[in-house]
Amino acid sequence: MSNPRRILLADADAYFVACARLADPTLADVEQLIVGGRSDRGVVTSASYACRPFGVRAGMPMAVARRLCPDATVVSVSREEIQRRHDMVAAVLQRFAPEVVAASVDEFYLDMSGTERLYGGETLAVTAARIREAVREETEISLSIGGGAGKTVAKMAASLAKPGGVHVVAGGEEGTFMRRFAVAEIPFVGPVFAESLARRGVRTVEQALRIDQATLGHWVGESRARWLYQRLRGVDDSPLREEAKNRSLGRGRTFAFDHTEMETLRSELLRLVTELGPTLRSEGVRAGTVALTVRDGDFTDRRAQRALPDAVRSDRAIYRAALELLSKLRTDRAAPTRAMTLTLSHLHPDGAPRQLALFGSDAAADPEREERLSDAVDRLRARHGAGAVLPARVVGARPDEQTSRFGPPRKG
DNA sequence: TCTGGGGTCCTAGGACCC
DNA sequence: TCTGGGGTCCTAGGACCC
Repeated sequence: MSNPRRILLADADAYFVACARLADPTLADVEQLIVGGRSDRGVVTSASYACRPFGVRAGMPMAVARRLCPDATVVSVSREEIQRRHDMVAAVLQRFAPEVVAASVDEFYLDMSGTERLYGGETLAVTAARIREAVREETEISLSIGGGAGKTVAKMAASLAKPGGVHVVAGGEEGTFMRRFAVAEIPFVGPVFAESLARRGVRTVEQALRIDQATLGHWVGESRARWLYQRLRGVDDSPLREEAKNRSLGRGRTFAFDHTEMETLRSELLRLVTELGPTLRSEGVRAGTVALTVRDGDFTDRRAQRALPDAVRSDRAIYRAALELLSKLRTDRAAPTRAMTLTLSHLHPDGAPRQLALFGSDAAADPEREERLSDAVDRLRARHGAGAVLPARVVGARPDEQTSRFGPPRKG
């Protein structure tokens, strides 16, 4: 048998709150700090530890958080700041581990297998503590680090280490370690899965260990049973880096009010296109499929998608396809719209040969000309700021934003 | 309490092909 | 005329993650 793997999960403590304080030093002494969206209809992205005794948690509706913790200061953080700090942390981690994989914006898996000699035989916990200290010194971000033979155990160990600690599960102890948890605490066991087990009286790992795999298979299906059976015993051979099969890019927005006017929805859709199109092009890909999801006022999510005969990359081509989807969704059900998300998938490298449609779906459209136009707009924005060029309909729909949109171009 | 925004993966039915 | 099984693609919906 080969040596067990040595996996660490480094998880940033209240990451968005930390970024908010670093971006705005006046927040450094504000103990009760909540990061969330600007909208009153948003949720908590991250809450400082001082807010947590009040019951404030990530994902909680902002209205509830304000009621629980009325003295808290609520701020938002730019995506750029979040990404910048993420890159800084990653750079430090890469000095310590041969393989570092970002699992999300505030979590990194490190494969420390085979580094025993490199670290002079010190324990994994000691190495983890040194990594924690180096990241704190160089980036001012506090990590909690969990360790073990697989990703699941490492992640659950990190939850015990929080905030700002290290917890490493010794090789061979994984099974014992798991026995202290509820099944719902295992990553990827969500509320629905947990409830289907709870209905059979199984809530804790201890209880689940008494169920044989065939019975679990009857309850939740064979593949999930096999998966759970292993996780319950601390067994997890999954590789650090899982190949994403169908990558996608999306942009969405929850509106301040539910919208019923098609004209308003069209201009909101155009806004999403003008945000998403540049991202698509900067990634150097085309999209083969366009999907639109609307959330109705009653919280019903409905989705329409279309595979395109030619993969697209211009704003106009994306907008044309998305508008058809919007019309379809509105025809199916004319309910007020609370939120809208535009998603592009089946992404191909831009250089890949395009399928040439024998019969163009729109005789008036000239794809190449439209792509050159989008490229030109991207260049203008890069030079003069994101607000420099906006479609007329978007500007017209938001008179309150016109002054800032049309302010003097930044020197650059 | 009243529910964000960014994603990935899975399932299931229907169309279509061999 | 009535019948098969497998494979792939598309679409829609949903679970789950941070």
